[in-house]
Amino acid sequence: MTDGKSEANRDEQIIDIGLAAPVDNSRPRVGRDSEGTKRDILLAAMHEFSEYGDGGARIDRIARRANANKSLIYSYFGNKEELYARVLREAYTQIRAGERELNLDKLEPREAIRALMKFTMEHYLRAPWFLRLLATENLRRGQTVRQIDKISELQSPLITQLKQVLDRGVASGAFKNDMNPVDLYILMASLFYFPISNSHTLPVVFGAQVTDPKWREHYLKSVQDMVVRHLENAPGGA
Amino acid sequence: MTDGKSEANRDEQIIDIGLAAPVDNSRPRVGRDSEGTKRDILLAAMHEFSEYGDGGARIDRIARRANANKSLIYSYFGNKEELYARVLREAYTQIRAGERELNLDKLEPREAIRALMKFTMEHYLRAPWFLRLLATENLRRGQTVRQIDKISELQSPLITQLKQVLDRGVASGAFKNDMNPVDLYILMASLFYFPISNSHTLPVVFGAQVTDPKWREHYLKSVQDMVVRHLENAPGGA
Amino acid sequence: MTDGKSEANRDEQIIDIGLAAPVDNSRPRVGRDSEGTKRDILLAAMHEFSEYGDGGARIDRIARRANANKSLIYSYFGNKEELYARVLREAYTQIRAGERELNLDKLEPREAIRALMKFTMEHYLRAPWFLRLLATENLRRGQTVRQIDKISELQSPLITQLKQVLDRGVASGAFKNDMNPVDLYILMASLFYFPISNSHTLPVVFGAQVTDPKWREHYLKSVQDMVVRHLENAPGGA
Amino acid sequence: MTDGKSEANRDEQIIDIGLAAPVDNSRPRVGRDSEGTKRDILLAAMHEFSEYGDGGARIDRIARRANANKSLIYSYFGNKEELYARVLREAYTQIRAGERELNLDKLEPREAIRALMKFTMEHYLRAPWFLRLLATENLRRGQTVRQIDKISELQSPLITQLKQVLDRGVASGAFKNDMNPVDLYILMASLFYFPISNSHTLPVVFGAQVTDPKWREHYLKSVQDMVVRHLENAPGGA
DNA sequence: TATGAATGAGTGTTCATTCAT
DNA sequence: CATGAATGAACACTCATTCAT
Repeated sequence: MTDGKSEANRDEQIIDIGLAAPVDNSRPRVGRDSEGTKRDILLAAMHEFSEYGDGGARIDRIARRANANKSLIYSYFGNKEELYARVLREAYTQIRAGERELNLDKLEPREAIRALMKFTMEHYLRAPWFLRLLATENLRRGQTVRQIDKISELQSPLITQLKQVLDRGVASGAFKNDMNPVDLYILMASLFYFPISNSHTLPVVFGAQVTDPKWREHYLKSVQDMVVRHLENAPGGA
Repeated sequence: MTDGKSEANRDEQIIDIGLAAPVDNSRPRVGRDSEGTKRDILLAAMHEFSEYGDGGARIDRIARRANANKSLIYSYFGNKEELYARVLREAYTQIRAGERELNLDKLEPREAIRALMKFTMEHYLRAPWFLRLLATENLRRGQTVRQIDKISELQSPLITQLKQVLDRGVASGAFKNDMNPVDLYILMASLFYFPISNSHTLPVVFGAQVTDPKWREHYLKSVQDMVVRHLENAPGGA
Repeated sequence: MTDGKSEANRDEQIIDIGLAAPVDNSRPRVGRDSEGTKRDILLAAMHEFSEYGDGGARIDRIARRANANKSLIYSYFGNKEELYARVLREAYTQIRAGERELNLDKLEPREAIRALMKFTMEHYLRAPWFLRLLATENLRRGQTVRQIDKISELQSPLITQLKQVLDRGVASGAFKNDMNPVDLYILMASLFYFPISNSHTLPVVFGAQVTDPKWREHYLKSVQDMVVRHLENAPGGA
Repeated sequence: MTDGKSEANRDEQIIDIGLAAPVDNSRPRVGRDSEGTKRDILLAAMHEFSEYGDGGARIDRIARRANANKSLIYSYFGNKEELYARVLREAYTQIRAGERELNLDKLEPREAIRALMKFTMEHYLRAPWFLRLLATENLRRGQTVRQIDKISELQSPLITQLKQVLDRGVASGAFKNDMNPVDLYILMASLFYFPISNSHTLPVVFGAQVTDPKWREHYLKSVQDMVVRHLENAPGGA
């Protein structure tokens, strides 16, 4: 449990962070490419912090994975804390960028909600590292996210789209429940965050099949129905 | 970000773990009371692991808080890893014990569901340390929970009660959705786990008011309605 | 000039710090003797800081010389800075203790002054490490000495004795110059501090024989005369 | 106490080293001016070594202050050690140059001595950086000064002038003490070196007012009298 | 001539763990 | 049963120095 020991032994499964140019250790970067090096370090750091949390992350490992010299990390990013902050900001930026590509304008409101939920679930499955980073930062009590400049400005595009969908739904009479989009976002996120981020304990403790694609499909359908119906009904409603 | 520094500076807010006999530092335990000492250490360890996660937890602090000698921890619990395992098992045990006290037999099924949901939310609010422990263990990829003996045997009493409620509901015709109780548990847990365990990032990133009691009350009511209605309707239903 | 390199190569000449129990590496301290270990560390640290100054001092070397584990230094003294502070305080304490043993009561004032000056010179020759520590602390701009608790309380006993001698001299009519004892102390210290603490540069730059005992004897006699005469004459005097 | 930290935080008070062409950071040197760059580096290095001593000096800071590239320092000066040697030689050169401007031929010997002493004190006050460099080099046990080529050739002009003054004094019968000029130089230097170079510890430890201009004036007068009288009297003399 | 990227050997410090009493 | 001393392997971070352009 000493950080350096047991944690170093964890099999370092490769997580595809899904960036354009993931670190490629096979052929070493051609020396003097400061931007490239910086990028590699950041990628490696995202990996490391996602894998091990803030306390467990090792600068050494980041350097090795980034194929860079440890000191370079310091000259580029200052220190571990600041590197972590960069990682966190980058994570939010990327996640939001992914959400931006949704095109829900053309869909009927009910269908749009269903699509959004599907997207959210798949999103979480594709980016477990983001969930891990979130968990880490909340264990840190939000110490860092609070200091990130203009973090709220990159507010989820999901929310913007959500608002449009809700507005259309209300206008068309499809939705009677005039939820605010942030609350709807929380609702949707909740439904997938728990089973996915607890996918290591739930099966053991409850025998829940949360990692089984079949279960997921069923679960998705079920909560889609639930949420859509929730929107169709007036709150507290008769 | 060195564990010892920044983490040591976190104000150590007192978390009432809600155990029978909290550590009493005022007068030092009188020598030979091995069971008492052991208990104190365990309590202190629950505190520590909840506060700082596995990597951030410090044996020194546990010893100090338990008013015990560091070496005792080793003679009683083996090493940090095993102590963490004991903490995790104890945490589950206690949480389940808490859930056992619910008495829903007399309530009408719909009301019972509402009560269960209220209980779940309050439970999480009362035991943030448990959520933190869960997050920690999932960051560890369930490494430890898997090794805990008979962990699934102390399955959530919530589930048992859930099953009874669901059965009664279906029998009475109130519920048409024949959900399995584990899935219902996951649904309910999900709805509260996310906003509570992310209560440090959500306000910063989305300006969400998840920590505001008013918001919580409103949120609870809303999702209670949603879930009850979900149970009243046949799945996929017309 | 990298601290660790060239400085490590300096021949580590043994400086007798003149304490009761100097570090004895020949037979290792018998384990569990915390006071002994602490003392050894302090001695080794005095050595190290005198030799290399604050920046050049190495905790590693201190540990090795003290026959102790590096971590112990931290558990006993906190950190390098605090260890340095302890060294500085200890140095002053010891120097003052040495000065306390002078017995000048019985000497005729003029003779007492001569004796004091001889003592001062020999003192500096015997404790070059103290001069080095002084130089170090002044290079640090007194950063640490200022923070040492009650440092001025262990004011030089020399000054007390100086005052008595001066008073007797004035009373007997031997001295007409009513100097204040601190100024006299500074005068005496000055006359020996410079040639001794610059004994490495003066010979090279001026060919001065400051390290030659003969020269010292001559110099001592000369400045003794000078100072005594200075005291015999009224200031600014005719 | 890590060099980089605490030492970096010292407020970097500007010391006027009194050179002809101080570093001008305002407009960057235009490329090809090797002599200018070299000079700037040397100046910055004098500054740095005086401020922080040999161990505390940082090549990075020197480069920044000189508005030069770090690698240039190496191509011009070899390494830190050699740069330090150049700094030391330069320091001696400049100090001696300063001393050369004294014109004492016209003064009566007694007055000349008084003037020399005043000059010496003021010299030290004006060039504390030189005292710091001296202290540094002596802490290094003269390692470097010994290797500087022809260092003794630029012997203090003070000594030359001292010799003339002494000769005139003896010739005129004003002085009976036939001191050799180096010893007299040491005597004079001593009287000011100690109170000035220990100006950070003396006030704290003895409450001495060595930094008070009033005290200095008084001290100067007192030791001027003392030294002049010393020269007027035959040594050991009756 | 000049630059900025890159390196590697330290250096202070922490912490889980074991030893001796 | 209990204690406090002692250990050693990391770890974050620094800095003189070299390399490639």
